[in-house]
Amino acid sequence: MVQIPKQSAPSSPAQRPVPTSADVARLAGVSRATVSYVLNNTSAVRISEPTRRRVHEAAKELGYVPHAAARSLRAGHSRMVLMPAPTVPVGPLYSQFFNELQWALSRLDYTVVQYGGVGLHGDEAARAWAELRPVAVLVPGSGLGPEGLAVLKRAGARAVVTLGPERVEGAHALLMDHDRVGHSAGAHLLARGRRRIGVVMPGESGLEIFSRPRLDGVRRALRGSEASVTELPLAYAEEDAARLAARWRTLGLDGVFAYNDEYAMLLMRALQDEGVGIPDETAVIGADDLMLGRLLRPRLSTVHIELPSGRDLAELVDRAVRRPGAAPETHEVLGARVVHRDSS
Amino acid sequence: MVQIPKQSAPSSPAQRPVPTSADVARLAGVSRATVSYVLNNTSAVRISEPTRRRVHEAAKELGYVPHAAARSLRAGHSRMVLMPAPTVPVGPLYSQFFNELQWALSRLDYTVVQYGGVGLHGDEAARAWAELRPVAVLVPGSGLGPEGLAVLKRAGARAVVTLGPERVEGAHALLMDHDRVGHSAGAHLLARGRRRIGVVMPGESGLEIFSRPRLDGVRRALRGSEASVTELPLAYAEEDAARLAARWRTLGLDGVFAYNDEYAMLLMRALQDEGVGIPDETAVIGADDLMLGRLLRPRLSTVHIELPSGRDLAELVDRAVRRPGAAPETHEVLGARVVHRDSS
DNA sequence: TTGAAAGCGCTACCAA
DNA sequence: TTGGTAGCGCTTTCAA
Repeated sequence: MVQIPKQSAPSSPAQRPVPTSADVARLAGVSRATVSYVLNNTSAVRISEPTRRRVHEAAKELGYVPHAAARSLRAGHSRMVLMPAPTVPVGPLYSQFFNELQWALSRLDYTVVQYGGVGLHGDEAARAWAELRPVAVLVPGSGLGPEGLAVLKRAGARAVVTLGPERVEGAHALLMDHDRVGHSAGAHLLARGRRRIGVVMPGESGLEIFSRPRLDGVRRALRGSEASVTELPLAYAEEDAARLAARWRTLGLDGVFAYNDEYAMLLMRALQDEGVGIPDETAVIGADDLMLGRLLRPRLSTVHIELPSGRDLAELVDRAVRRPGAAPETHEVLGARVVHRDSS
Repeated sequence: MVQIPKQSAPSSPAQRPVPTSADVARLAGVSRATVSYVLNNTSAVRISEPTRRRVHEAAKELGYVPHAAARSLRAGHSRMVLMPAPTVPVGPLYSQFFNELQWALSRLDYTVVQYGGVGLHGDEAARAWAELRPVAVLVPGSGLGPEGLAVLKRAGARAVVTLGPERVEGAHALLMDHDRVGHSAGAHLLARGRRRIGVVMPGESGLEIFSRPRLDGVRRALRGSEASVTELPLAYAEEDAARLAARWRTLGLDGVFAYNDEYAMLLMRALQDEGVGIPDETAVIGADDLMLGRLLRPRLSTVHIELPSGRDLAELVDRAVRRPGAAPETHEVLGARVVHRDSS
């Protein structure tokens, strides 16, 4: 790591206090009320053009910026949509989804804020979020329990939406059941005539939320067939992959769902180094449909995942905020379809 | 995209108002002051144990959560550290850095918030941030100008830190000059005996902040030598890479710096499909030292990039907050070193 | 067309 | 040990 050395310096004179609307009023020679009317373009009241100009000029001269906290305190509500920041590196899929969401919510005049909550868990996290009195909270994963939801609602959140595997009673839910991903992969391998199927389980913590349901999905796809499932713990490291590959033939697997494309790449490389034929000896399929899969040889089969559109989620949020009493909506939003290439 | 259908439902009875400290006081049979003392563990004042218990019970019963905006309004300052959310998908390097930073700041009792600012630019963005009255603002990239800085300072931000290629007068700066990355790559290729060197310039917008300085770095490394530089515009798409590879031999390049490992993988694949020998005919080097580079054949040479530690940045922030008048610190924090593998 | 003033929820000073 | 209360910056009702 690059070091940032400690450094000291003489302190400069105390900074000027932050200008308030009262300062603007004083400078413009009007009342604070008038300032508010002018700066907010209040339509219920007519302010003369010269006065408007004076106010605007005063505001600009002072560099006045309204105080969001004071405003929302007075208003009794905010337009803040809060979302916990992801703590695991997130792929291009999610990035795009989030950007879209954020853009759409901005258009609806909401302010989107990601709350950095490393170290906060469960209800503790919900309390921290509630302190900010967001008008809506979007919770990915499965970190929200009934108690957390209650806290948020009591704190005035008019819309709480979970994005994850299960719904919470009373909250809106965008169900993203990764079971489907595993199911697609499993069904595909089965259809390709594979019967002894491995499923990679990432060793990295935080991924169980995805890997567990994906495994279940594979199991579900194979139910009623004579095919079997073998769990394959695998850390995202070359040596671990090599170790797994070394004992590959003893496992006797003819197909493997590698959790996602990145793990698939790791595993494929190790298998190829070991001389295991892909797809003849073992078929490999990943998930996420990343570019890298297309660049591998053999080209990697994968499960393409569709997230909901950010615009749709933004509209759901807006609807819920406007009709807070409405019954929670639940939507299955995770699409999964196999992209068959050469590795399976 | 998966559609979320519109949906309607009858609205339920109006929700109870959000409980305030006055409600807690009423229920506990004490004053609001006492509630505040108890819930904040104010050490300057002793509250009897029975009273404490009554207050805590009342708070729990009502599900009371303090109102952060009211608190910081009263206090005259917040503990919020604001950072614009990245709009481009961000790699594991940055994710780790951010997590570390966030964790370290939490330990120092700051609240870290990422502000979703798609669509906001320059001073407009600075104004939006200023409305939240953050105690510190961390700005990656080069989006902050002198005017934006002034706005933030006037709004009471006690620390403004830029993380990018250049400093802004009056703000702390963590200089991350990607020139160094290009310089390392260029020097390496030169040392390997390459003289006609290509530099991939990603077609994706938003990446110029990195690609331009990296290119300059290569140029700088080659200055004084007889080596030449050729810019290679390349979109992150197979076809575009194939197109580039098809005319590769007419370019007569014997070395290429591929911007980063992902573009390197894309280009290498296209070159190999075209029958171009790597590294004999053309040496390839990427950047970022991603896992995928180790999985390629030949293994990808790369420039390993070191970001500052999140802990150090957190300490810089804390220092600056505590001594707001101190002279801005500037640190060169981007480390770059070549990891030589088989592709160069 | 403009101003005076109340009050959002909270904390901290001063008094009891 | 506890309570009364002023006031943070803002909007909005009511009066002038």
